Amino acid sequence: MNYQTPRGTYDILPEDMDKWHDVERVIREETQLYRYNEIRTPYFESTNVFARENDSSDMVNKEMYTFNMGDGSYTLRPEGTAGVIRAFDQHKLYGSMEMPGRFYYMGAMFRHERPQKGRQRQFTQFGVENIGAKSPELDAETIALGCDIVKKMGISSVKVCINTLGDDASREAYREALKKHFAPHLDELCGDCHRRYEQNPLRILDCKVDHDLDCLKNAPKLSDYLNEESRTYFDRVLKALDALGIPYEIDERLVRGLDYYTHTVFEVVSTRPESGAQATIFAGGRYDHFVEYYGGPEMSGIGFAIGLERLISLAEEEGHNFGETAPLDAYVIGLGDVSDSVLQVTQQLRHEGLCAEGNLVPRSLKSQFKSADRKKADFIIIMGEDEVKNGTLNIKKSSEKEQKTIKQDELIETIHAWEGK
RNA sequence: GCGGUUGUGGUGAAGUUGGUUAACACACUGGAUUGUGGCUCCAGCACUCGUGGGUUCGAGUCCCAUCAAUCGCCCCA
Repeated sequence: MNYQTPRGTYDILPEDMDKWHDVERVIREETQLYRYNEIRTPYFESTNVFARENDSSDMVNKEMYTFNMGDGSYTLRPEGTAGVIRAFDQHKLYGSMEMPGRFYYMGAMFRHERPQKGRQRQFTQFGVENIGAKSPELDAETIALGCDIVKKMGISSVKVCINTLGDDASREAYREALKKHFAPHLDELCGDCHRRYEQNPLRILDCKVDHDLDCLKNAPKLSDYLNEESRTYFDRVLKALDALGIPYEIDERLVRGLDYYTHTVFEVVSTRPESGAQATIFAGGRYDHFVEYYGGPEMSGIGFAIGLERLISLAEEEGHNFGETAPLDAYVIGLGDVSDSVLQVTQQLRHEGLCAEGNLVPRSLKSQFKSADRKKADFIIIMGEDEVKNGTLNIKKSSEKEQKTIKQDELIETIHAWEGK
């Protein structure tokens, strides 16, 4: 019999926990600076929260963990935005808080994909949503937050790619132009693109299969179909990024995988070759109709999500120094039948705010010293049956040879005096 | 969903055209030193080679299946 984690899932073992605590710390600090509020939504929702009509994305159509429990169909969340907007509408937060509502979330997401580097079936995302305000400067600020977090993790080899999808009128005009353009070339396109042609012709543009086709190269450009309002909006986003000193690249083919985006879309990618096929660090965009979709008022929002596994792995590649668990202040060695006294002394240290561990099982002196070394204990305290009888103990600093025999109640002051020396 | 590569102890790994007792190193445990660590020396540590079948007198080595990891495609964070 063989037990193991399901495919695409993994255990985060204690030895890797410093990295997670570090990235979580950075995220909480940064979101505090920007004054975002954490929101926690369920790990599963009614399937219809995610399975939106007319959505062409693979994530929604073939990668969801969906199950039936008699009273309905439920789905493990594949992304964070839908749940946040659903909660925003369900609790009518638009009526009780100042707009934009600024939310962040952090937790597991689930997608049934073939795992590879930077892609698991259960993975962790941090994301933010600004709901109920439409401002190009807010778009820029949102991107800036993501960039700040990436930078704080010591990741510098990044590129901000940005594009606009325009408003409904612009996109509709472009959509028609694209359909007209591709109609005579349909038989040159792949099967997926035939589906895209019907559901979301914009996505034909970032199809990787047919990238050499002439009909793709000379396809009409969205930028030619933007109306005045959409163009002005995008220009202001770019101007705000310039003002913040955030370099970017306009990528006209960037259309994003979720169908709900309007206006600004962006993707921040790693430029390191080792990051492989999963180079996207964070990505997101503006959505004009999501809030009303779930029953709320007409409100626009913008957000992004970061894959934390990718963030950590890139931080490692760039040599980021993750904080480490502090070494032990003291290790208490016991010889003979003195475990109760060892425990008492260890507790005494802890209650004084010192990080301490004591040996509570019968082991040789040598192995106990080895434990103290391994745990990088600053002080080593040795007590045997004689010391317990006399109310004394032996203490030495790991780095020094000198050992002192002191009264048990002098322990704390001895340590402080020795450290101050 | 498709294609490539890989799978030997706690870890890194040797393992010749299939041939008897699965190298070596690190780590770990014990001892030399029965109450003083970091060095050294000695000893111990894989009834078995991801799992299940098959071929063979004989399989870690060959074949099939399966699981997993990894890389690429698709997709995405």
